[in-house]
Amino acid sequence: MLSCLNMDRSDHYDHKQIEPKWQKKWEEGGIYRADPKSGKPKSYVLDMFPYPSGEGLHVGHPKGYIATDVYARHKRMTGHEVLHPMGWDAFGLPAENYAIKNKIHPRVAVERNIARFKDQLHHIGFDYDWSREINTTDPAYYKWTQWIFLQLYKKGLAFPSDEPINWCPSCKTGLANEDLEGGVCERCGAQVEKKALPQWVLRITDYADRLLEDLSLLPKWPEHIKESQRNWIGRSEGAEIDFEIKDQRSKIKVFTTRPDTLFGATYMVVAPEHAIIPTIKDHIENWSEVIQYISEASAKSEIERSAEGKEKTGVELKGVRAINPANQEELPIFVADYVLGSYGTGAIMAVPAHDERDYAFAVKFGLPIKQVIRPVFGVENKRPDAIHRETVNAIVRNKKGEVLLIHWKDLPWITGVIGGIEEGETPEQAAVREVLEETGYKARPIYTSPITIEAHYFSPHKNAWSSRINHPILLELEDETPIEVAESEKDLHSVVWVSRQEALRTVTFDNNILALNLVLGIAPAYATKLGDERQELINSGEFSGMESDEAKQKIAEHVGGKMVTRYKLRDWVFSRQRYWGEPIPLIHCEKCGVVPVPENELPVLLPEVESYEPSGTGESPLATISEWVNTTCPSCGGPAKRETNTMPQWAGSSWYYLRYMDPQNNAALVAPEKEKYWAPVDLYVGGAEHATRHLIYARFWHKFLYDIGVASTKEPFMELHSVGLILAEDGRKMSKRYGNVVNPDDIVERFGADSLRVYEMFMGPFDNAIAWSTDGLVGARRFIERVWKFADQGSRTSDKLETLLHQTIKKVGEDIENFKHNTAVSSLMILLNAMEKEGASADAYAIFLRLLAPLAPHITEELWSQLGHTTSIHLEPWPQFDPSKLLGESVRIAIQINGKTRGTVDVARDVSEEDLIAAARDAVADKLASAALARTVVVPGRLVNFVVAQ
RNA sequence: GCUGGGGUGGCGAAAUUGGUAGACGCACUUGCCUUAGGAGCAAGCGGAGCAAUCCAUGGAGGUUCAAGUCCUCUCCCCAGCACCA
Repeated sequence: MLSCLNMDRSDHYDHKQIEPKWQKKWEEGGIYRADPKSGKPKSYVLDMFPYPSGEGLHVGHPKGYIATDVYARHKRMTGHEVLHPMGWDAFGLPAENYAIKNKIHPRVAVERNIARFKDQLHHIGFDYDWSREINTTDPAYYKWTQWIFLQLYKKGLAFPSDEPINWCPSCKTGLANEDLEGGVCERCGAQVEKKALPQWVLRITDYADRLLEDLSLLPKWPEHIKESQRNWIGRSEGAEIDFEIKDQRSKIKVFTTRPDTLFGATYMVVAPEHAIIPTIKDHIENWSEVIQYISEASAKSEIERSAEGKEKTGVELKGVRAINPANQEELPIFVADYVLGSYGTGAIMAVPAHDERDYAFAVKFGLPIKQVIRPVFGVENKRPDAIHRETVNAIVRNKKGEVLLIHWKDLPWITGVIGGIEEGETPEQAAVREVLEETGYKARPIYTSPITIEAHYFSPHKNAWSSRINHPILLELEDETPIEVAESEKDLHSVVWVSRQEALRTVTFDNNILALNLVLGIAPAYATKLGDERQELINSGEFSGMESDEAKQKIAEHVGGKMVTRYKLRDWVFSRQRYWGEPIPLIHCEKCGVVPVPENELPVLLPEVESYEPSGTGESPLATISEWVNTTCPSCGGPAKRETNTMPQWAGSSWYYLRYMDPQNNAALVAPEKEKYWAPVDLYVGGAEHATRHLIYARFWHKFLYDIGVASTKEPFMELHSVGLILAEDGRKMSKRYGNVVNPDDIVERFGADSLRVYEMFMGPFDNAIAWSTDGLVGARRFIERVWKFADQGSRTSDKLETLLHQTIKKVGEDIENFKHNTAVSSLMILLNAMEKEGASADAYAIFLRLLAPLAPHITEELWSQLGHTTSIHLEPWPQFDPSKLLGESVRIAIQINGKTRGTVDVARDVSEEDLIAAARDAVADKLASAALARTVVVPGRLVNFVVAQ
């Protein structure tokens, strides 16, 4: 394979000899050591540190590392003191499961894996400051992880809980919400169960608002990551309102974002796990039915629930009734699993007229639907002299799903069939009659919207102001052929059948569009605002007539409710019943209760243990080591036991970026002056899968550390990029399972590190997922080879090349800053192509090498030394471009006729407009000859457009 | 369903933010050099056409001298969330 590339000939770039040589020299010279005392502006460039898994790296892993390496090298060349460290996130389930599977101690496995990873990284030529290497499993490191936990504990942010938590029966440990993916364990895919276990939980919800609001401090984060976090935090504002249970002292508290619809509540629902149910057991007449429903619901997995779609189920609690606090009406109470125990208060007031889910449930169980919000259109046209009428908006649908519309002859209106309801008529009867009269079609009513619409407008055909309450009704065509309609009706309008989409597009008035939506939409319940209509309360006692937004707080207050903010974010379940994690530094004393381990006794070392496999009983393997568990109470000196749970994987990674600033400090997590110099992380790069896990946890811990004065910035990571996957050549994910993994060691061996680096940066936009291509890699190797062979450096650099050179300096610098490495590489290729064609001066060549240096550090270092330099190219200043040389002497102008390019002309950049037009006209004279010139558009430096009459 | 991001050659993609669409690279074609070549060199390479020219940035309209870029509608793909009251 590529035998010629591997041949030991001096006219080829011999990466096997050159690359290790420089890697060694860089390390020996310590040229990438970060020095906070240099006096330079700092740049902290960080990669998400890896779990040193047993699989080793595949070519996808280094992509992000290469990008930060290029960025860091460029920063160094532009005069920054760069901190670019690397370390190991070595605690946690993946490392432990690997160790169990391969029957070796996790510590041994981790050490071995780290050595392997480090070796692999080393060969790619990264500029890490290895003197700052950290390892989360190092006692000197996890001492501080434990220290942070103690501070959280002391501030009341770590608390014990017995609440049922997510339990993975395969990993045999409790999990946080963030560790789930669609109801299954994110690690192993096993179905997660609920299990009541004593847990340590971190009060991350106390920080929910700040985590949400401070996203606005992060303009350089990708929008989708911020959006994921907003979704995850899931803030919603509403009211908590108590509903009394009739003839009993107990109450049900509900959470609602729509307290304005309280008068429309026609029943209540509690979640199957709601605590009220057992307490009112004696009053429930159908207890056996209820208990059966509850047990069925709890047996259902989340997946089963979602597989059932939105089909609502539930059982009424017969014999008990709630009182609507707004109007004292009695309401039935249901237990139904469409209400979640884990959100809000686990109970709702159901307002079927204005909530889709409640609507679906009410329809299924035949519960009343009561409108309390009415959309009012044309409020400004409300007049005392208006003719008030109740009307129908009849929407007729045929078998094809088309809708019958009316085109008015004397008015620019397109509407459904509209007409008044006569004395003694139901809306449905009126709809049938109006359809027949106006269109001759016979249709039967199939759906009447529970929502009526109010509209105020001037009717030109009646020359009067109208005020109408409109009932939207859907009818189904009974007979395809219409009967003859009266002449008077024919004069007024014509009818047409159109698709539903066409109807929504062409209907003239917003109130009619809303009517269409109400009867044809997937959501019959009226929920959202369509345009500028007023949402007005009706059927709501003294609040009737008030606008919805205003009524929210008023009604909540009126019934003694309070406005609250709720989050989807749950507190962080922090205990793991596994061996390979940081011991939680707490002691349980019978006399004193929970006592924190004194800070001067940290770290609490993870003991050696014979069996580190999980017990599965809900107890950590540490519980079996009595000599470790049994200790004395630091407070009273009496016998006590250590906490045996360990911390989750995310603990060590929630603050590691701070430790790199001061990795050996044994007296403090980080020395304040060092933290002040380096913080915050300027650039952070890693996988998008961490959007709602690591990146939320780390922001939470950071904010806490900010509050206790350890961190000086509100946010830890100022700029974030997520790296796109490299797929296998077959387009699938790289996986041992498919046997399609490409190992970077092989690539470095065969093609060299610089080829790998240039290729991965050139593949495409950084965050795109792109398939690996060995052909593409060969292309990068060809480029490196051409750099090696480029010889013609003695020539004079032409003006044209000089312009290109300065453009390239500008472009490459900007592209690296903006993480557009693909176009940086491409512009370097363009420059090399031009230099090969025209020859270049030694100065131009030296500039080219420096521009390429961050991307291809080895070959540029070698060529730099061959030019006679004795210092590293990576410590050279970045080339400066001369703005006056960015534009060439001559420019190519496009000549267009009616906007279509018909030719080009090269002219001096400072050519006068007349001369330019003249030159352009000459160039396309034949095509202009017969045409009448109407106008000439000149865009300086770009084009001349002759507009001709045709 | 909601939210966010996208649809440009055979492929990965560029496009100075409204101004020569497809830069750069891969693949492919032809020729040269070679015992050979996943090497090198030269040329070509969106589609149709001998050509002039016409058609092309998911689709349909619109604004403009000029639209991949702006507006309106619509279809499709990816990601996150998903009965969140």
